[in-house]
Amino acid sequence: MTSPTIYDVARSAGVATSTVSRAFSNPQRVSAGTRERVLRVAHELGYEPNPHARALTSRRTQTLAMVVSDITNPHFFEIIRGAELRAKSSAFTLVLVNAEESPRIEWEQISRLMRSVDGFLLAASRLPDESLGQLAASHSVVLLNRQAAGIPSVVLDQREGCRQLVAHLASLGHSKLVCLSGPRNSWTSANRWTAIRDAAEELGLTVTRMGPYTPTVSHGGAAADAALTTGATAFIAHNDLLAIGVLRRLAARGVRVPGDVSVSGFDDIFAADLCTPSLTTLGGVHADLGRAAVELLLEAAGAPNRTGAAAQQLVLPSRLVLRNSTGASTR
Amino acid sequence: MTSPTIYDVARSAGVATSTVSRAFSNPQRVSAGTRERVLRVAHELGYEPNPHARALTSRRTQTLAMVVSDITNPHFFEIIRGAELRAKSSAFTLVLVNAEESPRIEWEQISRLMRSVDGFLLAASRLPDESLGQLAASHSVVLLNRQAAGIPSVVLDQREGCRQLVAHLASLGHSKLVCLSGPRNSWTSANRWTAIRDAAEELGLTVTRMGPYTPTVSHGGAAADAALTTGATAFIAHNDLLAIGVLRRLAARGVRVPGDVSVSGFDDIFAADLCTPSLTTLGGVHADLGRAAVELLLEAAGAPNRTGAAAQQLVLPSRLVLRNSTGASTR
DNA sequence: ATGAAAGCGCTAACAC
DNA sequence: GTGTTAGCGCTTTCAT
Repeated sequence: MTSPTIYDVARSAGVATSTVSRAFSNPQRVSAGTRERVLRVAHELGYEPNPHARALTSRRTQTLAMVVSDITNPHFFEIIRGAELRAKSSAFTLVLVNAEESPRIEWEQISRLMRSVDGFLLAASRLPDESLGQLAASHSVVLLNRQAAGIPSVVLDQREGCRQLVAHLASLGHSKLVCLSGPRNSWTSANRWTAIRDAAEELGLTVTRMGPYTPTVSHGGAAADAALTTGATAFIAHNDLLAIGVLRRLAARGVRVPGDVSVSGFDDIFAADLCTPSLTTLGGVHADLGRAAVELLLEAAGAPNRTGAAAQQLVLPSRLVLRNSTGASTR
Repeated sequence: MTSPTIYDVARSAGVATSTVSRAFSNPQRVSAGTRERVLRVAHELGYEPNPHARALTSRRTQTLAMVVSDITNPHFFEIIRGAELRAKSSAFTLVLVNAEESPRIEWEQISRLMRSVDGFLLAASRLPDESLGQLAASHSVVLLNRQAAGIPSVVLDQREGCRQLVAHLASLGHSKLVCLSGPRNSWTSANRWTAIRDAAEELGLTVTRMGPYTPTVSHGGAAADAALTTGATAFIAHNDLLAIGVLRRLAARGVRVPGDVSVSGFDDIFAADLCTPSLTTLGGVHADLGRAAVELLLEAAGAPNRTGAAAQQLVLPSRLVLRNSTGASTR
């Protein structure tokens, strides 16, 4: 009841095992006739190559690992979907692991998988640059929504997107903004902050930064309370989840949105369109992010020792989605 | 630059390779002293076991595959999260694959992974019972939100949940219901329908079934239109996504919810609490579903030839969440 | 173009 | 408790 091996196929087809092997992994090195016969026999016998035996010698596993900072965040699901689809279309399997917002767990997960995958897709990694560099030195790595020198990456443009967002708020008459930041070691959070600060400066607005806040709905309450003390009229939350939490607290406290204050988020998750008021947010096509990242990773994994080629740093366009949580300033 | 193997460790520690192997995979069969020394040396050398070599001989991969019918559906997020967490806590890796609502793709994905995983978690499988039986005959399988004879499964209780839902609607004065069903080969959909029909009969209500509908927001429009033609005052949608689509169409057509008709969904996804009106829905603790399923799978994978033991069919409690989309009937 | 044979790194009898 | 050894199923030189 054990499954057939190349030996069985080789015997039945009257060829050597190496020929069977070639027929599967290097078809062009086998004459059309034998190849066809081998494949036919293999099919009849129900032969399927054993991926582990294959990996053991070839050191290629046809598997990619995707590490996400927090699997609970709906924003990742589109990315995961895009990545999974792209991986599948190249007959690659995607392993999904959760870092639970902890750099330690992230590193453990990575270590555990080092030998079993052809490359890593690190989404919103919380690892320090040095760790990333270290990993990238020995493995194929692509960063997602994070950049680091010498490592290929795909990010959604924040600079221009944040500029548009701030300009939007400015045009509504807001002159005092507050930025409710995300996790301390989030590259995206830092990146957004500098983009917002620069844009505000350029447009002559003031903006203060508060946080870090864990970007979940439940932490929005504290963020809202803190933001209210600043006297700002526009709150820029680190992401939609936090923004929705802010919205809730404001509603509970009788602060009207966008009557009294405006609120915006990032990511454009599904729920942003459903909450009340619906949320103005800076999003993008996340499935494309996942797809592009896998594409880069496949490239990198294909030519492991590309010491020369500069690491590609892809920047995909973001998209400002205006909804009902932002409006004219009343002050 | 090639990584160290048990041979290197064995040589450095002055023991046989088998001792090193045991120290890692069967610690209690090695004396405390040697074990400690071996592990220390291994650590110094930076040795990490090669999972493929391990899998090749032991036939165990420490990997589980989770196949979801549609990765886009937010309802799976929590399940995936629970499953991933539980798998990790037993040092198992979770491979996530998407069946894209297609039985053919589902089977392809499964076939591709047969050799590389210790078991399958099939979430809302669209495969016919025979295929499931065939797979279960040779591999460890646990079904999630689906039942089939002889295969362990975890489902959210629908029978009692649907009864409560229908009773809720009856108590609001609704006597004519319509059920907007999900995909044709969805076990859950069929199961809900019989539960709803039986409950309606028991309570003296009439209920008609429409569909199948693809359970996404965008298909809610057609479902709403069809439901309106029936004259029913309460619409039971196959899931929250479809229900939200129904809500949108009704709002667009000026039908008031719950003033004119009541609407309910299933799953209690995050968005159900955010839409307007917020959605009455039958949910449950989905993370528990994922957790329990992995637990069952780990058990099954541990004792592969448990021909005797009856397949466990776990039924976890569902939870009726009353929100603002259901109200008194005006007819 | 095809075959023979030596591993890849580990586990699992089986000895001692 | 520990060592010896024969594979697991495949890829990959090296011959032919």
